[in-house]
Amino acid sequence: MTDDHSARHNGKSFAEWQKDWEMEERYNFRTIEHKWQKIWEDEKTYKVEIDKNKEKFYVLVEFPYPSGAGLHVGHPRSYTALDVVARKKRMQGYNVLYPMGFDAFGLPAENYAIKTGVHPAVSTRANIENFTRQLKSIGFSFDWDRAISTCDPEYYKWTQWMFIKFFEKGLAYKDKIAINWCPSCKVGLANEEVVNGCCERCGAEVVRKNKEQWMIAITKYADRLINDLDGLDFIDRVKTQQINWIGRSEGAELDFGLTDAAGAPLADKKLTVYTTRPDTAFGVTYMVLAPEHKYVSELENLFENKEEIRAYVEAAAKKSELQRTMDDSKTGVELKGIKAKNPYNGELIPVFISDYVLTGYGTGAIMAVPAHDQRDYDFAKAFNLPIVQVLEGGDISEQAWEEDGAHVNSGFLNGLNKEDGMKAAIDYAVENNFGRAKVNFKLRDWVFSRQRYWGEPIPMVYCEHCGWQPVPESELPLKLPEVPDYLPNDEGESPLAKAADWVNTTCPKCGGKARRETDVMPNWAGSSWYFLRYCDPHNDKEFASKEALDYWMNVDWYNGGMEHTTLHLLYSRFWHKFLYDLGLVPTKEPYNKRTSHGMILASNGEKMSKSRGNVINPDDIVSSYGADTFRMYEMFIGPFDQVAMWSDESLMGVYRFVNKIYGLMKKTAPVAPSAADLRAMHKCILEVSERIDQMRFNTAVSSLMTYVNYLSALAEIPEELYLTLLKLVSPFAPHLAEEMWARMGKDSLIVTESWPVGDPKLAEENTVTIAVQICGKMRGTIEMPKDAPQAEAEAKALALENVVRQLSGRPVKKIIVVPNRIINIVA
RNA sequence: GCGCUUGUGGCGGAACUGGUAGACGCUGCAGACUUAAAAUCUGUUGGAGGCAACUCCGUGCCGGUUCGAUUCCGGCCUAGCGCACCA
Repeated sequence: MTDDHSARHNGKSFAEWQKDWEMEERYNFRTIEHKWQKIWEDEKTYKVEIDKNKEKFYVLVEFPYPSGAGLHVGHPRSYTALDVVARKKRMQGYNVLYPMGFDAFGLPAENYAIKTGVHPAVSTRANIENFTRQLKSIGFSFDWDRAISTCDPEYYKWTQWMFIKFFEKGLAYKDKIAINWCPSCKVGLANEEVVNGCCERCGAEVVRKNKEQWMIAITKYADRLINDLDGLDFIDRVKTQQINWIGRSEGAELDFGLTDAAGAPLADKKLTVYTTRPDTAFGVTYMVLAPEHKYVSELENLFENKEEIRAYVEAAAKKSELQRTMDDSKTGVELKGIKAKNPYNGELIPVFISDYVLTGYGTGAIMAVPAHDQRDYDFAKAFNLPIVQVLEGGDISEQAWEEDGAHVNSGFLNGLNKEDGMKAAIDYAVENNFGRAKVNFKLRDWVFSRQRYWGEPIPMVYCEHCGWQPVPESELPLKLPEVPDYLPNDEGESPLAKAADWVNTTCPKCGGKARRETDVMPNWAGSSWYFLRYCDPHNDKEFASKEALDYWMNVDWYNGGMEHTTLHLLYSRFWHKFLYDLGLVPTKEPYNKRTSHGMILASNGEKMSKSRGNVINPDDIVSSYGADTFRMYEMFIGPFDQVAMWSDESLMGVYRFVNKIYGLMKKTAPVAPSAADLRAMHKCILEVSERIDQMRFNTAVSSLMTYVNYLSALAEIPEELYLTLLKLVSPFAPHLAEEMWARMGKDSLIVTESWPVGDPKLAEENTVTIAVQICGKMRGTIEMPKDAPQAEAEAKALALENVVRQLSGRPVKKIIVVPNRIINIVA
């Protein structure tokens, strides 16, 4: 803290300021904003420490990827909104943690390096500096001492440490799975790097390729990720989107025996399928395997049409993801030489392969019930297979009947409804030892390997003798090595494979020759636990101390984009639960409340993008109108959770409003407020407080405008009214509020002042305007003292000239009264 | 196809648990100040009719519940986002 507080008001008295007014035509936001940003920085105004005497409040916004383009106007929308929340909470006496950092690993820096040769660490550092400068220029109340960056070895040391925990607990494993492969870039792509089935970078169509990948078993947590949403204050669409994404379904696994063409059973060969409708098993007329199913190669010797099958499998593998999902016509090949035996009715049915069956879901094989599944129906029609109706309803000659109906043609299930049929079918399967109830999820395990450079090295070593071994904790962080270039090689190996000195190492277990893993982690890794690091960012012994976690966790309010709902938000909830299971964090969920902001579009409703040339740079707005106007406008632009369109005209309106607040000071005077003055003030306090809590920032600003309009109309503004205005404005326009607070002769910082408390009694009007309706149609209004006797109000309403004319002698049937609001005469 | 969200003046948007639709801001129009313009200030601004008092219409469309519906219910339509052959 500086000792000379008078520096804040430049040593001038209030009277001197008022005299100087004529000199200052217009509010000089540049000087004012620089001045206060420097004071906040010098005094570390927003630095927080654990203080057990105060209740904590942890406000979090998603940290940005520091791109070369800098901030766009979308970022500050949520940063400002939560800054408003943080500032208000601080003034309400909470110990507020509002941190910021950088999600700094990622593709753009690496692509930039491939193009220019500039090391990603260098360009990233420059970008972080630029972002920091921009964020500071907008006046956010972040505790900059806690800033972190995921690409900092001191940070990713712990990301790697946690990966090893996943490995130790058996949740990180290596598996050969089909990944998205760009044949032109010769690189594996993450799902999020595939746009409409094409490579995001070069536009080539993406194909599937089997590759060994590190996987993390998020599916083990699927049930808990759904169930634990229950107690959380997340906006509904986030909850439903996560639930749909996890995609829990209940059904059964059924084993179908396999036979050769003559019907002789193949020993030990069972075809297991997953179905949500085991009760329709009497309608099964054929089976389908995914082309990648293990039996396709395992049983090859039995097939009579080997060539045809091989050709189909190859074609399916070559098919792009795009072709495979877009093309809903059904193709396939029968596996001639084998049959399946339906365990419910003993029928022998043909077995096909087709790419409409997915390898990653269920068992990669289905029992086809063409009468009651449209996809099976289409396939049956294409291959001329029988269609047996087992549920009543619909017209099977036209299309599949996918609704419910009583069971028919179904042996012991006949006549049962869906619920009873399901139970009977599963019971029968269990008794006869060919099936079991089974819950399935759409959620897949998390593909955790990227054949890239700019990410956290996966801290694993492969030894011929000992298999995969984690790097010892004492060797963490395992730092990224220098490489000659950042391009992946022809086998699709990560650029790290080129750093031979780094790759060749010794086995931590046996000391023999070993090779390091050369894939790196996805950029979702570092962001999965960053909110924990903010609690204790400089700790070099632990990722965060127990004391810090106990005090600061959970995040009380977390805001971020809807696009992260099924990625970052889900991953981080999972990651946190894993740490909870290890006893490393105190809570089973990380975030108490989750909200989401809408995007900001260009004024014509288009997305802002470099190629369209319609991007608005916050720097320009800040330098032309000031940070306070920019912040206030971003809050006023529209409902926070919905898309909004940028408008220069509306920005001007807010600029005028901010100037008005500045200009009002010269009308302040040491006079006592009237009852009407207090009413306006308390109304504003109540509205602004409530609307900030409810995330309705646009109407909070409206309330401030209404109050300012009231003050403008006064000849003299009682000081109390203006000082209260400054406090209410301070979360939105902190620089101006501090400046005017100082000019009003205050030595304190307004951020350390207490938030005003509204008194509903004082905010109440003492006369009310009551609408008078006849049969619900407005016919006039009457002025009454608040809570006047009902009879008086009714009499006055009935006496209204227009009411008498409209009624024209009709008898009044009844009168409905809503006290202080409405008198509705039913005639 | 499935899930979610949205639809209100010339524009962005208000309206609490069903109770005076259009707060607040922008734009437009008229006026004040100015030699003039900018800036600022004042008034006005959903549509139609009327000198006026007032009246009629009006919250995507059709219907329903209600004394009363932007709000609740049923059925459609539009736009946006997400997922997508999930058995």
